[in-house]
Amino acid sequence: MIGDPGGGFVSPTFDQVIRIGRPVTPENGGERKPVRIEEVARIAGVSPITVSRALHQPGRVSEEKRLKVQQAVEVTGYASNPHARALRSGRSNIVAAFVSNIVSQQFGLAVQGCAEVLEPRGFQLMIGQTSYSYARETSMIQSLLALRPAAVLFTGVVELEENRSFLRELGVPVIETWAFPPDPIDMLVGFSNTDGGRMVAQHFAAQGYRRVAFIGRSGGRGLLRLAGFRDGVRSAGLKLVAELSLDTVSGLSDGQRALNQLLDSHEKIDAVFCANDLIAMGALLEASRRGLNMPGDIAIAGFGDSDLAAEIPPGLTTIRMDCRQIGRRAGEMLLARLNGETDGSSSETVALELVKRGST
Amino acid sequence: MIGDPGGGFVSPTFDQVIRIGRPVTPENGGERKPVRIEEVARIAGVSPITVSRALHQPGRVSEEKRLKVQQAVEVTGYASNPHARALRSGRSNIVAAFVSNIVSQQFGLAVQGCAEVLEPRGFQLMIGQTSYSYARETSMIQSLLALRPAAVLFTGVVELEENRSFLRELGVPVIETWAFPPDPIDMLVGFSNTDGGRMVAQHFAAQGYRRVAFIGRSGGRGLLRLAGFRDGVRSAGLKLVAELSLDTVSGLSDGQRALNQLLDSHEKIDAVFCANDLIAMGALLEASRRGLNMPGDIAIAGFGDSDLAAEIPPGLTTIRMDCRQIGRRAGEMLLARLNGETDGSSSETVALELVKRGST
DNA sequence: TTGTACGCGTTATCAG
DNA sequence: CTGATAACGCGTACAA
Repeated sequence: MIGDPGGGFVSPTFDQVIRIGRPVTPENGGERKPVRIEEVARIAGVSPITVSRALHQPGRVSEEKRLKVQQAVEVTGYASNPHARALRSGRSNIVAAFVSNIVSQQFGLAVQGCAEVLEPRGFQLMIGQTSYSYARETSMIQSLLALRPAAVLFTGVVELEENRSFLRELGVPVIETWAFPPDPIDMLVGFSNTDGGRMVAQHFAAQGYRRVAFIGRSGGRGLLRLAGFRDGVRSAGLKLVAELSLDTVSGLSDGQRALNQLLDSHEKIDAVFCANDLIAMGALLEASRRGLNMPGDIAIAGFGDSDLAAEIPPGLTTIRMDCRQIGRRAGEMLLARLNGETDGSSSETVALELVKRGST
Repeated sequence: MIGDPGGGFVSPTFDQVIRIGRPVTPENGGERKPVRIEEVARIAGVSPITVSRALHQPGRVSEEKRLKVQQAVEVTGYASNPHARALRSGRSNIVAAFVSNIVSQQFGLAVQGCAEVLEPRGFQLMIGQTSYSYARETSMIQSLLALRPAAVLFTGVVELEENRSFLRELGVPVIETWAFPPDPIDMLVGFSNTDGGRMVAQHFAAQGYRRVAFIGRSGGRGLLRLAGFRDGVRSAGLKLVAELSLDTVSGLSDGQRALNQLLDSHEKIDAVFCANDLIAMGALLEASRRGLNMPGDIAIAGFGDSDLAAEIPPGLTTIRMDCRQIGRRAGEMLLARLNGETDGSSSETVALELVKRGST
């Protein structure tokens, strides 16, 4: 931690109920004036600074005064003004979270997991949507960072080098997630797409399928998943009959078309690994339409465990990444750093899980 | 607007690039000290307060000084410290948004729409998840409100009377969405579930279906949709053959079971209105499984236009609520209020749209 | 362990 | 239209 020679960030911990101002009673005529530290101090019979310490550095205050302060806080419903704190200390209790798309279920879960960990410790997650746009990302970074966040979370990786170095110099804990960039800004929580592909191959082998195929996009994560799949196929001695590459995937129809193409041009395919669930569900629907039984005639596996993977008959076998867990771990790592328990950058992998359903 | 006799809230408008501190150059040795208003004032040859006014109340400053300030701002990359502003003015540029579940696509879209409108005007959306829990809602309200937000948005309606009156007395614009409570806290943007049901009935009539049925949950929004459906059925002279009520709806299987029950106990049903898309998709899958052609043998319509409604063959006819538009309108109404352009509470309805697909 | 003095960066107020 | 002054509420630094 920079700028804090005193031994790490003391996270705000409010055990009391946080309430702004006292309850409105007939006596104060509907006025809802925030309680200030001075009043708490008066009631507790101590100085304002002792109140501050009692709340944020309980160890530095005698038990006796600490209790008095606690009582006074409860009576008044005092909650410190976060802006005044941030102004004075140069750091707020806000954690800035950047997502490329708020509406994405996966990113949503990650944010949710992170909030679960951070909120009980008094931090507020401030979410900014970068909309898969460098310009937006840059501008969001600038305006959220004006709030002097205690830490910064990205669901994803910061791509623009300009932003990476800006964040590096900011002197605030930064955590990236999802992927594994060669040179992380600071901390990292991700999962291995390659591992996921490998797991599917192993599963196919364990189920006794021999002739397997792959359908996926021709770039990005899909390639990593394919790499792992190939590796697993080789180790298990399976036969990779075909690799079908799609330029874009925009709907179920892409998966449907791909499966048809695959089945029409290759004989006897036991199992197909689709690099994501959307493709897989399309393939699944098409297999049903062709009257194929799953997994008897053909087995299909996806990647991502999307919403409907469990719902769509006969249930799609898929790789689940625990997005909420990614968020939770990210939150925990940030907390550890903010409390000065860890130092330096660290990187972690969240395990994937193969969810077996009716399709294999 | 409370506490601002001077004529409404002046929204922060930063046309310049918001940058914190000047670029790091070898000369300043990696130090990234925030630029303060004083320095901008010195460079522009005016007083700090004039800089402040030039940025936030351009009308009150002479053109000449305004330009000088603008230049100085560009040179330094000045951006005001939001905490200092909030501390002094008692109001931040933060808009608190409460959602019951971040991961929900619909709420996500609403938040997205609202952010689209508010962010260009210099506001930051701070999202809090209430997790469908009163306790969480109360605690989130208290801690987000400590940030003295400029306004408050709810995707949904505040149910707890204690929180409603708290928000009412807060003196900050509040906007609720989605439903129409009898006694809104302040402003409101919603859509009419009843209208949606009516639209489906009219569509069924227009398509020539006569004998229709309803499947839905036995409470909440489902009932409103049923009410509208009944009304439309009556007006159009259709025959409502059956109303099937479900206690809970947790997966596609509920819809599948419901359709079976319906078809097994009633003869010749032309069309079924399912009160939400999950039920409808279950029914759709089951109809396919039974070998029924859609819409020839049976027509099915849903409500909500969820992700897969367009994808699932033959395409689900459904009622689309434009969630992003709800958010956008909410943002616009908040802005108008913050700028003092409107006064008093107002309430608005966002139109629904029937999306016709293969299932009808 | 406790308290005093001061400053964080900005804007409200009021006088010019 | 412009500027001087004070204050927003809290925490750091230092002294007791």
